[in-house]
Amino acid sequence: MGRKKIELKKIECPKEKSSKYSKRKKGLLKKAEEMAVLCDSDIILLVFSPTSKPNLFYPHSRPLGRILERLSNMSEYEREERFDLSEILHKKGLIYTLTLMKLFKNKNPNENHNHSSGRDEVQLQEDDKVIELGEARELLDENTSILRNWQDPHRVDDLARLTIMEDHLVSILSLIKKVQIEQG
Amino acid sequence: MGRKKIELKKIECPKEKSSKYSKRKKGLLKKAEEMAVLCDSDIILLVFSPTSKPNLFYPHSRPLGRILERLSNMSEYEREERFDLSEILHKKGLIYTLTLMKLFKNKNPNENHNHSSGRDEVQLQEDDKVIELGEARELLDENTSILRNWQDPHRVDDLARLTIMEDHLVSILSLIKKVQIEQG
DNA sequence: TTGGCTATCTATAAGGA
DNA sequence: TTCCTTATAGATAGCCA
Repeated sequence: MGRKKIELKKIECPKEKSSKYSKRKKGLLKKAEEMAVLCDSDIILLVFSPTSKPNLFYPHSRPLGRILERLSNMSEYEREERFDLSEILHKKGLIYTLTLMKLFKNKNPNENHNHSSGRDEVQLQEDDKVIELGEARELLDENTSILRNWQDPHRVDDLARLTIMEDHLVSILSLIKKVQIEQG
Repeated sequence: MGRKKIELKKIECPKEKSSKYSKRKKGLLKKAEEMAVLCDSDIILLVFSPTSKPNLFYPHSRPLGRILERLSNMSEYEREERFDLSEILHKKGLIYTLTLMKLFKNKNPNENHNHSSGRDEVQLQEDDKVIELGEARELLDENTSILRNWQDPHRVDDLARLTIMEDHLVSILSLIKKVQIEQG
């Protein structure tokens, strides 16, 4: 695909590398867009380079809420909830959190939704594994704060905005860290 | 790039569509891999199709923890925390949460880390905006649960695993929903 | 970092297994 | 869904701006 075939290994010359990065990033995005349109496929593409700004693309600009709807075969109850959430996503714009995991055991998202005396739980436990309410609120305040300011992010390509992404992650991780992982 | 030029619009014939999806997905991943290697670039690619299994790729297999390290120019304090977190990521495997946002106002992740009387805060407020502790714990329990079971997700390509991704998101969103967004 | 400009390499459309 | 083949459209290497 060029005057010469090139070897598949890291380009050391910085000038050359950033030039190729620029071109290939463009090409990759184009491919992703084509595929999204042709195959009616949802694609999320996140590209970082050591030297340039990070790029995030949602080629087909399908609302991410709809992506969620496709993700699993779900019960009627869940489906209703999903649509409800989609509505909210659509109306208010939203924070989109992609959580990826490899193993998952015995998890049922609808099981623990009944709790009226959460405060007692915390006051009863005093070891490191108990979340302090302040920490919990901090996380949730952050989520809601983001939620309020989020609007249909079709394309984000400046560092400042992606920094937030990290901040949020770090915040959650800090929280988790404090909660202490049992298998430590 | 074929015997004939094709029009850029959704392919209606399902058979043809899935065939092209398969080919293009492969091609897109190859491109991403090449770029990751050549340009020393970090890439995250998430592809869904209506008819086939969703795919997640980390072409260059660079630990996502390192991606985070690159994401922003950060203070010394933050940098220390980051490395600390990276260590954890590396040691325990981890949940990776990408939170993407467009607008962000007056947020400083280090500002609200001091709180010793969070419980009071909650007990003082009784309106819809107050998070119930049970809900907060539910979210965090989930996070830690995922955390425990997560191991170096180089490639995830089956639906079951990605379903969790959705579950987690839905769980967070449910929580947020209950918290009530001020601009409702 | 992006945008030409070719020559050349590569992905892929079509069609069938 | 993936794999094969061949002809062709499309991406990009190298070089210059």
